Amino acid sequence: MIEENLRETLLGGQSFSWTEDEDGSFWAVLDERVVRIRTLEDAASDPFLYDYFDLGYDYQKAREEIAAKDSILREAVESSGLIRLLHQDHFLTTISFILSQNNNIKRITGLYHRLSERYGHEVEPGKYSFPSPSELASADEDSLRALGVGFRAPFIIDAVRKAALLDTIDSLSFDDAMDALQTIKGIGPKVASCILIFSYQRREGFPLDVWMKKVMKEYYPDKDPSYFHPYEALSQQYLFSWIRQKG
DNA sequence: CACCAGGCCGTGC
DNA sequence: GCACGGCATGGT
Repeated sequence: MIEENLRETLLGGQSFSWTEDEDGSFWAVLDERVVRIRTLEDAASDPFLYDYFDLGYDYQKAREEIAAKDSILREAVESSGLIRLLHQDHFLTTISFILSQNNNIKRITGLYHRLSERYGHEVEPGKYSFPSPSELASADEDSLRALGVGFRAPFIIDAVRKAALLDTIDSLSFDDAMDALQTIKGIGPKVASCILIFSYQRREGFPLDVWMKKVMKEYYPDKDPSYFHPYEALSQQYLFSWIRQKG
């Protein structure tokens, strides 16, 4: 059994909800409460967290099959512990990845928390939920820009306006879901695939950001995402983690 | 001062 | 269909 890499799962770019404390534990405001996690044993008996951490999926087996595919994937997999794909809230994930375009993980996390403090509500002293669509509907473009979201302000407003669309995605095929998400301004193929993986458990997504484009050009020049089937999303996450730590 | 960050939009061809 | 410049902000 490979050890869980909770830090990579929670802080490695698929969620911006989590903060690591000095003692190595993690906290986030999810499901109208402050969730504190040290190991996944803390999550197994909680129905919301069982689903959030996708505990019903065999990540050990998936990891072994990914590693067996080729030497690059083996190196990527072995450079990290076990990585999971989270099952996050649709709206929160959509706004998070709209924030992510042409941005870096540290600043995305800061914007996420500023949106929570400004438009969410306090669930414990000093701990704020991410705003619901109706809460964020009170934001206008100028106040969003004042928070620091920059040119993404009108994209956030469009996503709030079309938030009901997010409840229809589960019934669509992958390609139709990609198209539907891209009717929201500021969502292109990369952001759409991140939303489908990290909020809708669509494991065939393969986001190509600047890091993954480098991986594909350098190590898989004649391949496309279907090469990684049926582990496109998880393979991508291991390769993303690997190339970033390699620098 | 540059250049970059989990990209996308609008325009032009 | 593809190429290109512009875009807010903060870090290196």
